[in-house]
Amino acid sequence: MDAEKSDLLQGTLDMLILKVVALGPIHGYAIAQRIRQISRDALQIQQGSLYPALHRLEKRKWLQAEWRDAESGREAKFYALTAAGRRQLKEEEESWARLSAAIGLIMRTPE
Amino acid sequence: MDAEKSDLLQGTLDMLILKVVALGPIHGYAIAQRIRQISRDALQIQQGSLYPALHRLEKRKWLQAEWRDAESGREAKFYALTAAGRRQLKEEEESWARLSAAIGLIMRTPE
DNA sequence: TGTGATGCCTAGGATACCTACATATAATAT
DNA sequence: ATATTATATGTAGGTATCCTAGGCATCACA
Repeated sequence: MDAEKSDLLQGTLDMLILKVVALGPIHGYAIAQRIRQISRDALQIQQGSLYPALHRLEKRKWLQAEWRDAESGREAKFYALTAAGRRQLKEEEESWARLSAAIGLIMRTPE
Repeated sequence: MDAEKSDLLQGTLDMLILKVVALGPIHGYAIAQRIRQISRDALQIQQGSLYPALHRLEKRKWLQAEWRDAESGREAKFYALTAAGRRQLKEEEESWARLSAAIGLIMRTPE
C-alpha cells in the first residue's frame, strides 16, 4: 500500500549477481552478504528476490550450480559463471554504462 | 517471450519526467522528445510508458496538467511541477545517486 | 532450551514497462 | 487530390521483476 522504494534498481539484480559470481564460485546466501558488504549496506538483496533470480540465471545457463560443503561445514549450493554467463555479464555492463551515462546527461541538464 | 532489454532502467522513468518538467512546463509528447535528444538517443520513452506515467505522476500530485496551445497551434496537455513534485524529484535524485554509486562499487570490484 | 545466524525455498501480490492498437490534426510529398 | 509522415493523446493486455510473508533445517551459543 505504502509504495516504499525498492532496495535496488530494478533490472540490475542479474548483473550484480553475475558480477559477484564472476569473482569466484560462491553460494547464494553469501552472494547477498557480499553485495551488502561491498556496497556498504546500500544494496540489500531480499531472499525472496535472491533465490528466484539464481534459478532464473541457472535456467538461462548463465550460472551452473553444484552442491558442496561451505566453510561452515554445511552443504550449500555453489554457483559458477558459464561462458555464456560471462558474455551476458559483459553485455549487461555495457548496457548499464550506456544507460546510466544517459541518465546522468538528463539529470545534469542545467535549467 | 524474447526478453528484450528495456529502453531504460526500470524505476527511473518518473525521475526523468520530473526532471524534464522541472526545466519548464512542457507537454507529454515533447517530454519524450527532450529525453531522447538530451540523451543522444540512448533513452527512448515509448508512448505506452509515457502517458500512463504522466497520469500516475499527476494522480500523486507531483505534476499538474493544463490544456494549452502548443507551438504547433494544436492543443496539448502541458505539465508543471508542483511543490510536492519538487520534493519528490529531490528524493529520487538522492536515491539514484546512492544506488548508482553502490552499483559502481560492486561493478568496479577487482577480482 | 531457545534464540540467532546460516542456508535453502515458494506463493502471491504489487508495480512498471512494453507491444499493439485506436484516434485525430497538420504539414508535406507525390 | 491523395498518401504519408509527424504531432499529440490515450487504453488494454501481457510479461517480468521484485517484495512480503511465510516455511524448513542445521549449528553455535547462551
